Amino acid sequence: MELFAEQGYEKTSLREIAERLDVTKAALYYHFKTKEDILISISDDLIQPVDELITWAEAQPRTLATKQEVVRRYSDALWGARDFFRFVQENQASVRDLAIGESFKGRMTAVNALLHEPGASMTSQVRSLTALFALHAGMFTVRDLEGDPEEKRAAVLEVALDLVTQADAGDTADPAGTGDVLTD
Amino acid sequence: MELFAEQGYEKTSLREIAERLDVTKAALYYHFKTKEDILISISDDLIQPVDELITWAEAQPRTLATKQEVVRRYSDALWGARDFFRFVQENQASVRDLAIGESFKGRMTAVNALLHEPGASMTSQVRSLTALFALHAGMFTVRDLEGDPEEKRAAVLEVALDLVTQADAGDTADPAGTGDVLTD
Amino acid sequence: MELFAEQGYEKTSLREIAERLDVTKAALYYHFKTKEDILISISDDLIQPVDELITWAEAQPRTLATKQEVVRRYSDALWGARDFFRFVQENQASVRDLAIGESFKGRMTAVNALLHEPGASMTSQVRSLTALFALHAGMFTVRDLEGDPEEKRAAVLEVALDLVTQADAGDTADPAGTGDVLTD
Amino acid sequence: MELFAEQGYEKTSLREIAERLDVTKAALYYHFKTKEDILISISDDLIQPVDELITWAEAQPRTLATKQEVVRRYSDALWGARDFFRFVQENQASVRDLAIGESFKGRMTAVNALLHEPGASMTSQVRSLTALFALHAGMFTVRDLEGDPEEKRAAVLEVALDLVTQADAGDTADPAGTGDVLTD
DNA sequence: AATGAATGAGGATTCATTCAT
DNA sequence: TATGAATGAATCCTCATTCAT
Repeated sequence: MELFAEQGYEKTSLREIAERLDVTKAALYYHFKTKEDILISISDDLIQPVDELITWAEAQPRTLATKQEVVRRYSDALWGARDFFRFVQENQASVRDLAIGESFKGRMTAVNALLHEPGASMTSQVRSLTALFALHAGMFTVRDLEGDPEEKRAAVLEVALDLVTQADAGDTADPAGTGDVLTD
Repeated sequence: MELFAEQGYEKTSLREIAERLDVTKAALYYHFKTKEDILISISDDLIQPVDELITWAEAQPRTLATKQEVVRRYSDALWGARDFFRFVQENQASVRDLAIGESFKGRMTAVNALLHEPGASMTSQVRSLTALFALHAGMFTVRDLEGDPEEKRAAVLEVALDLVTQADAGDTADPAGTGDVLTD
Repeated sequence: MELFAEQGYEKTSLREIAERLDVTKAALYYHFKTKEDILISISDDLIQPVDELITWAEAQPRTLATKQEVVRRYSDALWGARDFFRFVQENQASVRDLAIGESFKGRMTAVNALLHEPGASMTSQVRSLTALFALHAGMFTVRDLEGDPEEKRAAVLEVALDLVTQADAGDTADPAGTGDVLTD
Repeated sequence: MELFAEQGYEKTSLREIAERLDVTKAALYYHFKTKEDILISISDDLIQPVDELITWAEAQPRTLATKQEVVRRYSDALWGARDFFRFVQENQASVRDLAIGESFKGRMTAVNALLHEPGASMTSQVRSLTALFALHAGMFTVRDLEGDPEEKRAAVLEVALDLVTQADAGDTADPAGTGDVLTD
């Protein structure tokens, strides 16, 4: 996963992976059927915390507090598997034709569904989706901002929490969807 | 650019490009020094509206109204060169080692700088950066949401505008940066 | 074709072909799309005499003399493209999944059709088919028999001619098909 | 043998064999020294009827009736080990470098020797050899002819019997070998 | 008797790039 | 301005075989 995250999927060859693990290419092929299979095998492990989060959240009442906790836990899950999520974000073009593409998109959709009511306004939906993107992008791109990493993580989390809070306010106060929560 | 956007940089070969343009590979090499050079040449054209936006904005007073207009114009610029920006977003791993990587990051930084004061709080910086990401991601990933495309674009724009508005409020009202604009 | 005939299709690698022709593997791939394509390209040339034979024969009256002439000419065609026909005979398992498999079978069927009437008895059909096999097998397997090559070729041709003659006698004299021409 | 016959020797891998037998590759290597050894082991069993036929025939008087019986029994032996003989016929190129190549050719030569006198004319030799080829080829290629399988087998056998009968007539009546038995 | 793990050698194929014409 | 031909280097992947356990 380090290699995939550093170099991208296409630019990481089985030769490199084998060398890094100090095994032969053929040994890799004994354990994994294809290059893609290596990726699948890694991501199955790494994506598990997200699955657990989804399972947990579905058993909770769909309150604002729950939504905020989902965001916090998602942030932790992302951080715990940084390399993997960075890889997916930076290799969307490759991932699109890979099995993990679908599986990943499915999780994103599921988590997003946890953050707003089914009939929420378009604006609310976009807001909660943006909260997720903020976490994703924040995790990697914020590197380019100056400042203490921990402080940056905290700021990203805060912005994401604001977004779901506003989405929730929009859902409950204004289901029709003009969505202007700020003027409330 | 269509091919690069559809298939990704690595997976698009010069053979394919040549076939699509109905010229020979060697003819491509008469006009462009390398594969990367083809991409540079295309992106030089497509990124120009963003440069014009930056030039324009730097001559404006740095007011909230200006920031909001920057967001609106950036949204238009993105939409006008959809394929290109989608390409950059989905091929970050490849783009990172390419010349356009730096040039693109530079523009992002410049546009982001237009959206908040130099000494803004970390939260404000993240908020305006998130506004930009919302526009980027919104452009492509929102495809998976149900609903009318125009309505979706409008919602994305609204969320982005909210974010810069909140960032601006944070900058001016609370330069120290607890950043909690909602409770104000 | 020499390599394919000597070693078989699977056991002949593109490396070997390239070395024999003193070009690089990549140069081969400039001229031929796949390994199979190399074979197709060769066989297209070599099978032509058989096509000409079929065209010629279809314009002739379907007499015994014509059939005998078909056998003679087919023998010549086989001899002229020895390597190719030997290759097909000795690599049936490989050729079966290749494009030339079908094309070859088609020619065999067409030539066989020239040697007996449409409604001929099963025995007559088998006899003319055996004439063809005699020519094929005779060409290569008879190598193991002692004796002068020219004399062997002549003997094979004689046996093949006998077989079509008998098949013809069976067709005309005994269409019902007990087929015992010898006791007539 | 099913796999070898269906796919050819080169295209059948030990992995496939192991999977078909539901054992591991390593287990195969416990019982057989090499891939070729697997084939040898199978063919040793399957070729035995031919050896018995040869043994039997060598104890018989070398009459026409014996020769005809050899053909009949050979036809049965072929039919009983269809897969094997089809394999050998369709994989001559591979079999040539394998131990069974020589062993198989030896049997063919031996059976052929049973069908004509040592000093027979070239034409007679070719005729009896063709009888054998007719049986071989007939067994598989005749599939492409329309008609009842049993009827086809009978027709092939009839043609083969004719050929040895004619060969025998040539041997005894015309040892010098102009070979034109039909005009007799 | 059996196997999980491993490997060296080699397979076909694709690629970005070059260059003489 | 253009191209046909070529190439070195690399790709993913498969194979028959080995061996410690």
